[in-house]
Amino acid sequence: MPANKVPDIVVGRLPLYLRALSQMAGEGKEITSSQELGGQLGISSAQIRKDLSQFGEFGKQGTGYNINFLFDQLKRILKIERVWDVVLIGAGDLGSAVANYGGFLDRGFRIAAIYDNDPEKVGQPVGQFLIRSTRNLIDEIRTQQIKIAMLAVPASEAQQVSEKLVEAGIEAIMCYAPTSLFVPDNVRVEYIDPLLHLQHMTYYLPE
Amino acid sequence: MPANKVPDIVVGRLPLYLRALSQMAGEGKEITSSQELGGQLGISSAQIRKDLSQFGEFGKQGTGYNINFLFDQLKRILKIERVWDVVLIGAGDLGSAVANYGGFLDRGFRIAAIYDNDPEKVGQPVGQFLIRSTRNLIDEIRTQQIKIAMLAVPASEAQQVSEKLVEAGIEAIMCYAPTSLFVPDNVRVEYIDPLLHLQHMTYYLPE
DNA sequence: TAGATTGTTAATCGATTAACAATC
DNA sequence: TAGATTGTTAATCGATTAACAATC
Repeated sequence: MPANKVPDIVVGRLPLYLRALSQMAGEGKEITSSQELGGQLGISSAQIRKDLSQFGEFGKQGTGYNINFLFDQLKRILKIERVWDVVLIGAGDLGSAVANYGGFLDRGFRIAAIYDNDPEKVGQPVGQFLIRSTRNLIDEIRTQQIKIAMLAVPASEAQQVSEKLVEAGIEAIMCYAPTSLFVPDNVRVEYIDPLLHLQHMTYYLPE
Repeated sequence: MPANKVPDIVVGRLPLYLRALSQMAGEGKEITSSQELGGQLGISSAQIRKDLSQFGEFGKQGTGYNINFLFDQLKRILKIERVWDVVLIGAGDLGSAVANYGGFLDRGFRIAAIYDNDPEKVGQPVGQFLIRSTRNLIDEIRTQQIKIAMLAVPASEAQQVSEKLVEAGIEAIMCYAPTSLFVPDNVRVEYIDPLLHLQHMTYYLPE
């Protein structure tokens, strides 16, 4: 269905649409329009229609979009009708918070295991998990055919850990460490660094 | 110095440059080039030179950039030569992890207080803080003239809390809640939602 | 000096928006 | 039907890149 090659920036907006649709569905709404959806997200209605048109025709002229239908379609397009297993590397404060966060399953992801290289932590419980040693990480990930990892280790260790992950067959990495990773072309990395956002905003503050 | 109006997308890359420069400085390097910096970040050298040229001339032909000098200049441009006080709202798992994270001070931010509306939590310690009641939140923030807030409350409460923050004089909000906020034009919001990134990546995974 | 790299201009590329025929 | 909203095309806008004179 991806007509030819959909711009990455468009793909990146689909989860946002999904989130807004989910919120609307939760409020019991059944129909929405590109205008309403755009208003919700601060995006023009034209852009939403154009984005969606990359993947097919999901609306009805004069009416708009059926929320549940569009929701299901976007889930299919993003490949999250199914639930993906994810491994979490790093059981520090951040890793523990991530492990305890309950919101993943709802949105298509299940934490399958949490790893740490600190012998004192290995075997300890975090949320519903027991922290595993990184010793057998490669084998274990490969055996379970897990493709997604979340990296919550110090910046200084991130690169080396990412290389292990790639060796284990991981193809998508959510990197919480404030550093850039070098990985092969077939592996995608997304970064989360709140400091980057804070520093971006201070530019606009007075004084 | 911002010649006229610098594109927001350019401003957004400056913290990335800052981070890479900081890493280089940590390795004892003194000089870098747009090419090296770009290689580090996966950005073209032309773009880096163009971005920097929006703010002045920081390099030397034939030589490149003095790392410490450029670092200081970028901090000045982003207004983080000084340390900004930040309030943190929400003392759940995520809020606590944020409160315990030590990396803020290094990069220009100090958590001044942490708030929660749960009476059971108020008064309890988190990291080096005692959780404060949201009852006097508006007055306290206004008195201290704090301009930046991090929002780690459930999505369902985020909008209403953000309205209080705006009333308190907050002008920049880092929103961890998976929802869009409606705030006045003079208030900036940046969002962090790891699920959005995960859902973006699954699009590219096979199967 | 010769080699290297900046800052900047012009060209290219891509993304957003405006507008409207189609149609529910 | 009349009103509304889609899907899509063409126009606009903005961002990235290529190229090179200036110069350290």
